[in-house]
Amino acid sequence: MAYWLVKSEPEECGIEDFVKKGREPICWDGIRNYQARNFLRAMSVGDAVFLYHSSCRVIGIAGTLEVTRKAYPDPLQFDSESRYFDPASPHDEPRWTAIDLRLVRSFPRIVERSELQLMHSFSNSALTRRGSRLSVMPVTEDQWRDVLSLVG
DNA sequence: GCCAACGTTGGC
DNA sequence: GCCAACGTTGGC
Repeated sequence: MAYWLVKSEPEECGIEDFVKKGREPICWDGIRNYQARNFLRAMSVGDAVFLYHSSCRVIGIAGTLEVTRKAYPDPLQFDSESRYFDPASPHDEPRWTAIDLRLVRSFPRIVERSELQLMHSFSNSALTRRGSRLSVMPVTEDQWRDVLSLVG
């Protein structure tokens, strides 16, 4: 089992959306960056995922999710009505990937970015590095444990 | 709202 | 294939 982190704006799809769904999965689509896509493709069913809230008032990790379906073609790339439509994506070899995620745990509080920045395990991380825009990334066991230790 | 950091695009 | 221009992400 591997550990990952995905970023999202909470108004777009945040921890509350997962809470509302209960144990039902949500399709994680709209990723349009090759490095992030490649990480999606490396995920396996059962992998554990931090949900990180970005571009909002309280920035940080809001809870944990679980991969319930491995990489499949992102349907939005073929939807001409979608902002994620990609007319250049070949139907026989779709460029963009989605996965399904469901809620495991909503933390009692957000583990804030300022706290992550103080952790040794997050120094040099693509998450805390200034200017980094990667929205899907692997998480080390140390990072996983350090975050969980703050929320019990 | 500002702007740094990147990724992508397109002219050459 | 280079690189300037441009657009977007996302913290501050």
